[in-house]
Amino acid sequence: MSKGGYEQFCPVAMAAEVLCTRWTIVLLRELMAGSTRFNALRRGVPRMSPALLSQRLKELEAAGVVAKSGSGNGQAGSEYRLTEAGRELIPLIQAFGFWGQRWIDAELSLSRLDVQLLMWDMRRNLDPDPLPPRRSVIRFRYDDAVAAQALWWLIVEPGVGVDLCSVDPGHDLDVEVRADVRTMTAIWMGHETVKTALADGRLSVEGDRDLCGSMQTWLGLSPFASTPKPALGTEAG
Amino acid sequence: MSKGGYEQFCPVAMAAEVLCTRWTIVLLRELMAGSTRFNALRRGVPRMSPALLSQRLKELEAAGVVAKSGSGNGQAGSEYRLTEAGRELIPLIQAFGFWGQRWIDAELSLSRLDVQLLMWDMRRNLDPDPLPPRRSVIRFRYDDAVAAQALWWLIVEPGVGVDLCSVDPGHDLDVEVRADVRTMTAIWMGHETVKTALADGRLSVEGDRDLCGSMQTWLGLSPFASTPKPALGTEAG
DNA sequence: CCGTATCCGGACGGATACTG
DNA sequence: CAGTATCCGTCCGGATACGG
Repeated sequence: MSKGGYEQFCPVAMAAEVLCTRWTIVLLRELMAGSTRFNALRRGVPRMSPALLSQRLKELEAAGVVAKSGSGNGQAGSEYRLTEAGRELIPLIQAFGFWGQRWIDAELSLSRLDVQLLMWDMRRNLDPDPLPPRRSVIRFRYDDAVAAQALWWLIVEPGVGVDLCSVDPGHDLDVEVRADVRTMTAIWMGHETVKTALADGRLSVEGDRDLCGSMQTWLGLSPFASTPKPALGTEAG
Repeated sequence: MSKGGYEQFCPVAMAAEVLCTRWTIVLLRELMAGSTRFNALRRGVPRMSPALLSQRLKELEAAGVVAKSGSGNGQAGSEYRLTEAGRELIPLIQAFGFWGQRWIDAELSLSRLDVQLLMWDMRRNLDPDPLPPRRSVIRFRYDDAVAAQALWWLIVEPGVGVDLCSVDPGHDLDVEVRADVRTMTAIWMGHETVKTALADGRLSVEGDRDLCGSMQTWLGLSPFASTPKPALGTEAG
């Protein structure tokens, strides 16, 4: 095949030519989640090499899915955003997520643990509404993570947003959450609940009474957490 | 990366790991279109090597998307069908098609001409209802195709189905359609109509008056032909 | 007819280091 | 911060040949 195409006029094949190259779908998910800068995208796709990221962004730009802004002469400050065509891919990416949540074995997902991605996602989806109308500081401690990734602070400033630090920001703590990475990821993905994890001691939450009690509420889950699982008794996998 | 995975627990990434390897989406489209045998699948994905097709089918089987039937000891007569999980991918594949039809430049699609795929698709989507309640034989002649792919017969037997031959089946003709591959593909994809192609002479239809007149009706178009194109004036691609 | 195995060359992708 | 350059391994495509 000359140059990676499928040589089929069928629109499915044409679209797959653009979208089904390595990392592209994951990169689009990251763009949809709101990252626009090169290094922000790298955080969301940490195992993708910068060379390939650069190449994919150019390809998506050429395909009309992404638009680059801000690079007059230098390239400082340039941002990548979805075009109209790119925004119309949102339901498609969501379809990947729903299908994956529904049909990929939870054990398989939980063999791909990554604290950094987890915390970044939690930052994005945390719901400040159940929190008190003042700054709240929540520390996560992962005893099974490497030292540099064991402690994380989520700082919620009402009306401002949510900040994530992996170094002590120096504020007083309202809550400390303690778990292993797997348990916290399982909760985040909706495979179990705060309650069940507390019950058998794999999770502990200490500090402000109200915040501890409402953790399942303010902890926003993955956008796919509520996807129904298939009924039992379907064909074997 | 060890072995092609993305190492992300995110269900989008997990699903992309299964679905976004080379040829996989196109193969799934073919399975959805109803092909079940190895060589039938090869016809629909002609540029995929048999080794890779075999490998992908095994991967999809392992992922629970496809089930193989009929291979007790030998492998003769085995068939591949979508499982429940596979059938739930149908909307996702359709989303690829709709997006491709809407956002991929028609000229780009029309640079991927393939008479064989075109005729096979036409066979699948032809609508016998507007045809008379007897056998109809329609011959397509493509003057710009290589000799072996210049002549095609569609034989419609009411109540039985539609047959496609590239050698003369020996029946009397009801209609002969004559065009270049590009024109016929453009019509099939909904980028132009029988009427416009007839008007400037790139298409000619001769034979039975009624059948000639109703060609746009009995010629079923691509499932994506009716997808609306984006309004003018959106961002550049 | 229905696949599987192998070999080879080329394109793609990963890791690392480096520059404006 | 925003990418490039380089090196090297792996995957893919094409051809061919072989077994059920």
